[in-house]
Amino acid sequence: MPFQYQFPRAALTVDCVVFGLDEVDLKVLLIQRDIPPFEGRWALPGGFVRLEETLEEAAQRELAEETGIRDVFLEQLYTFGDVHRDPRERVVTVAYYALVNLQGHTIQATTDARNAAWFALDDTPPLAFDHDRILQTAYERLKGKVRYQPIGFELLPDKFTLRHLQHLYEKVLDRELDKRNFRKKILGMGLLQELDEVEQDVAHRAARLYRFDHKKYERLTKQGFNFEI
Amino acid sequence: MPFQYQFPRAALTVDCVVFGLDEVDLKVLLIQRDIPPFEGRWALPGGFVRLEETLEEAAQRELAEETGIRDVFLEQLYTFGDVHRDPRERVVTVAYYALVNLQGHTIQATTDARNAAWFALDDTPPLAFDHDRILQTAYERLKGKVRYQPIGFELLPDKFTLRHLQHLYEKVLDRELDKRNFRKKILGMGLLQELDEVEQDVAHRAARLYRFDHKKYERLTKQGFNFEI
DNA sequence: TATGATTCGTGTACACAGAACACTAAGAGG
DNA sequence: CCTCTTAGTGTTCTGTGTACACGAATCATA
Repeated sequence: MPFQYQFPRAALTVDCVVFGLDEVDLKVLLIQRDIPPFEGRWALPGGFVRLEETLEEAAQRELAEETGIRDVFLEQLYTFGDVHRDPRERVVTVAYYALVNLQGHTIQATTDARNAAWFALDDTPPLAFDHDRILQTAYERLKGKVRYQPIGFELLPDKFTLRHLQHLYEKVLDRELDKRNFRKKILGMGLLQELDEVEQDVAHRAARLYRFDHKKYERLTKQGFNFEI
Repeated sequence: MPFQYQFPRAALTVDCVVFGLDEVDLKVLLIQRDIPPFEGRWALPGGFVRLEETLEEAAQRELAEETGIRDVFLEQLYTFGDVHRDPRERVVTVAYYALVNLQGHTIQATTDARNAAWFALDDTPPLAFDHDRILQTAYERLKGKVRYQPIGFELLPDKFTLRHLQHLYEKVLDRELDKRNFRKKILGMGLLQELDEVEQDVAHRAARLYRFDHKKYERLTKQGFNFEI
């Protein structure tokens, strides 16, 4: 036990709520714990913060170690510090949420995790610790933030159709949107590059592909532009 | 050195950005440090988290100990965990922001603080640690949040005039608002109780006093009502 | 008590954005 | 060539944000 301190210290962890989108559902990435406490239960990927890494680095590292997912869009969510949230001892966790394109990442369970899998948001098992609450908080944040920041594009591949984009917003906001109004609004912002390509392998008329213009968004934002859906 | 752990642990602190409003400015409460590091420099009130208290309890306790302010509106802001943000060792801090009515609280420096004082937001001295950044983050959060949550009322006394309220929003949002439009909007929400009282000791026609109806706000919020200015 | 200074409290007109709504065109597949 | 599915497109209406000015009330002072 080589590390000694004058006062007792809480342990510090990070946990990640990773959202992904497929053709059907908004999903969240969970791992099945391989060690106590809550052995066998599903939980958010996460783990202890090391002294030589920032909180975000810790989150990215744990995500890579436990699920194989790397270099994702990650944003701090909230810090959960209830006294008894971990049955072993005082553990404070800094929660992050991540958005990934489901096609672009293959997951693989590794360290400390028996298994890793995507779950539809409305079909998650009971989670370990206070992770249900963390997940709930993350979903609310996503819902709120997607409307005034173009973070949703992280959930899509680089090239996408307007139908995909609308589908994304419908899943995240959990309500239907009008096609014409949606297209008018999103195209009116001028942040989508219209490509000379259409989607492939569909059994009907193919839709045009678009790409989100990150650079233009950066430029406009500095000039006070406000993204809003 | 009685507290030993298998792995090294970061120290965990809380810091508070306390906003207050007077007739002229939006202000922030700072303390002057009485101990190294940054001895003599101004800083945000805050301190170490104890194992038996939640993060918010720690924030309220430190605030009371260092400035004498108690039982305020407090909300978590962000957790700052850069590796070298404290020159001594790794310290992760959970920052909170608080809103208080300047008339309602008298401040007094106590533990660890040589002095405590209010500073106009655009006239703060250079702060210790990364507290300038924390303050900046808190102000941006306040600006964003005040528009869609009625938290601003925490900055006012229980009874206030519409001019006070408008003045608050102008200071926080840092722009002028139209009097008639502001009144129309805020009264239209039906969240203000019109009192049978007017302000006292003014050298002109006295304005009517109002009170924010917290209960009605709670009720309406549950029914999906959205506050927005 | 008359006058001046200050703030209170109020309504309308215009521009713009959000919401509702349906049909033709294109392409795939048989 | 016929059918099926989705792509792509405009207009109208309604409500909300915004700009804007003046008479009434009250207090201080001469």
